[in-house]
Amino acid sequence: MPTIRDVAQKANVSIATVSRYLNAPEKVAKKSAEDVANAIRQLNYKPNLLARNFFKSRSYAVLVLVPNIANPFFSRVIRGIEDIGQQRGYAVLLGDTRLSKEREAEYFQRVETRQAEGVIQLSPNFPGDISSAESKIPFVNACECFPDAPYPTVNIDNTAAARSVVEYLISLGHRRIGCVLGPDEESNPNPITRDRLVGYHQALESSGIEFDQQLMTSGNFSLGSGLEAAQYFAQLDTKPTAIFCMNDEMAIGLIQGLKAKGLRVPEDVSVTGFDDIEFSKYCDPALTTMSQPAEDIGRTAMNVLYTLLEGESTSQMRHVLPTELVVRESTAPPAK
Amino acid sequence: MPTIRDVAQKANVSIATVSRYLNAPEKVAKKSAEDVANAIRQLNYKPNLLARNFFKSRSYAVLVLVPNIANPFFSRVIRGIEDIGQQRGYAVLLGDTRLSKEREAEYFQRVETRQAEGVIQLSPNFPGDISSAESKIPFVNACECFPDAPYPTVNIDNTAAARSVVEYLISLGHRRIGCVLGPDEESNPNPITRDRLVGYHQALESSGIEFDQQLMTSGNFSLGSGLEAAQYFAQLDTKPTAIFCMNDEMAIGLIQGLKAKGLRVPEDVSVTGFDDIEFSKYCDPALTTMSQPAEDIGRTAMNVLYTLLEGESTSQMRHVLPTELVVRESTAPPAK
DNA sequence: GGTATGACTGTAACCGGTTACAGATATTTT
DNA sequence: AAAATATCTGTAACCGGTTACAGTCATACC
Repeated sequence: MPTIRDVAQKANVSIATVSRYLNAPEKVAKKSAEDVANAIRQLNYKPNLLARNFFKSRSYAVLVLVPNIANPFFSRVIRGIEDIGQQRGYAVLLGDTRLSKEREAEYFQRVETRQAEGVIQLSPNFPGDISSAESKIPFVNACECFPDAPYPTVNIDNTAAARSVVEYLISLGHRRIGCVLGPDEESNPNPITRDRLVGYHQALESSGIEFDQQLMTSGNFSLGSGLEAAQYFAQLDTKPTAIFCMNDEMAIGLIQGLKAKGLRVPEDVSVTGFDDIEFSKYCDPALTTMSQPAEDIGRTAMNVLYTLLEGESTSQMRHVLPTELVVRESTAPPAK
Repeated sequence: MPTIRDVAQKANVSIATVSRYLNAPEKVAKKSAEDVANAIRQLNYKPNLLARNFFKSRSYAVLVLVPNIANPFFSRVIRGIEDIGQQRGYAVLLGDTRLSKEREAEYFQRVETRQAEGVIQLSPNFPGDISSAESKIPFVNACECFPDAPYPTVNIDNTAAARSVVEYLISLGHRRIGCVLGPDEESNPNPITRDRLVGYHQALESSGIEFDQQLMTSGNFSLGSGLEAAQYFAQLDTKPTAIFCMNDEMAIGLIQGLKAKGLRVPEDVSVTGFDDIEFSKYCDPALTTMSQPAEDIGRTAMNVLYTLLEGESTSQMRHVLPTELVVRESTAPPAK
């Protein structure tokens, strides 16, 4: 592998000139530039970025922590991150945590050892020791964010969005509206489950509908947990006429489960999702859902991290992106 | 940020001893080890891997090139890659090429400049100049592989798998079997479309069924192109009684399209997919499909790349993983 | 007691870039 | 023509680790 010294020798200049040619060509004389260019071509020289990055003490890489890359919503967010990263010259290090704290911590090591300069976390928690680290490590939280997070966040207004979905169901005439929640344990609180639940409550309240705990059941955002939710609702004496699911996968699983139990969607029960993943348009019936700008969330997160890395402190702390209700076939007024 | 010299000073030893403590603790005396450990703890020292990797001229990172990370099949493959990478101490650099040669080439730069040590490519082509590079750069091709590739490949036997799907349809009694192909242009040949088409032909042939070009239509592996395929088949005078789709997304799109045209699946027409993505279990009717071990493909690819990087040359060139036909609700014998 | 051996340690070179600084040359100014 | 300035260049130090090599010291052995 040729080094900058080989190039310098071949071009009859010093290594400083070669380095300048690569980084600030306007500073080298025309003649030297030509000689260097020829030498580089002849030797097929590529600068060793391991060396450059070491000297500059920068890796030009960011770590993305995601609970599950196979989740279509997250993978779209990552697409957005990756797109801007590429534009800005930053590599994306993938960290699929599989919800394991240990894995998360292992990945986080990459930042502490300088292999990545910053982190975009798509889960709600801060890996490592937050008190010692929060000020030092460029960190952006996207998708699942607590409102009091001490670092920049990028997400949607989950409360308002959930509220508007439920208000839409109410406007169709529904009064008994079930809800399939996401996970939210004491030990592992989930901000999006909480915020969307608040929106659900607000919608009921503003229409004077009484809350009924019976109509609540929890899932874990997977297709399978939607299917299980269907079992729950099917055995209820007084069934809901509509069900608000906190993501699309659970809604799709729920629809399959309801149909298997002989319930028709939307004639017997309306179903709504959340996220607007691509498959929602292609399930049967096509899913009414709240669309999130997934790629934009990713792009914004990467842009925010970029300003953090470039040392600009003007960076805004809260970034809230717009959502849109997409009405399809899975919702209808309740049967008389 | 404390360096190894700070630690050495605080522990009253030389930097060599600190380095040895970190890399080969058995070589340092108990007393020194304790002193160093204390110093490291007090200073909260983390070795700068940028420096270590530079000296060793290794990045401990691999580049994964994927046409579209949002594709659920690919994202599962990446999960597998990532899992083994993590175990082996390699970071995964994500390269979402969006089928652009330019982006692919930009990413490939990361290898030439030493920011990644090897490449796992999930598309069929070799980025950059193959003739000059093929011998030098550790490269593994997974998923979409040409049989004569001059580098290790990891995939399934697409021909045999497709053949067995179509044979299954024939065994149900179908004789007019449509096919939704993947992309495959002269300028951009696609090995999996080709191989699966060969399997389709073989199945017909061994049952003495004549090939009918009318029953072929092309898609691009997306849900939307499945929907379009439905338009094509619906306007045919003599419709197929079964349709073999070269992936699940197209099959799911096709089913929606057929249902919209008033055709029942599987009563009027059976549909099969390929891949067994998670959603296939939850569409209506649940999809009969050929299951691929996506995560295993990823794991195997990463393991092969690992042996390449560790310099073991025993590495086998062709890795063919097993598939399994999963029969669900979307297939049935033809009407009367 | 002298020597051989083994366990441990420190010095300094090295990896391949970047860049501060000083020096050389050409150009402009007076 | 001399001085001032601008343009370009080269030398050498530096980044923070790793490691070859030589050296010190304690113990074992004859």
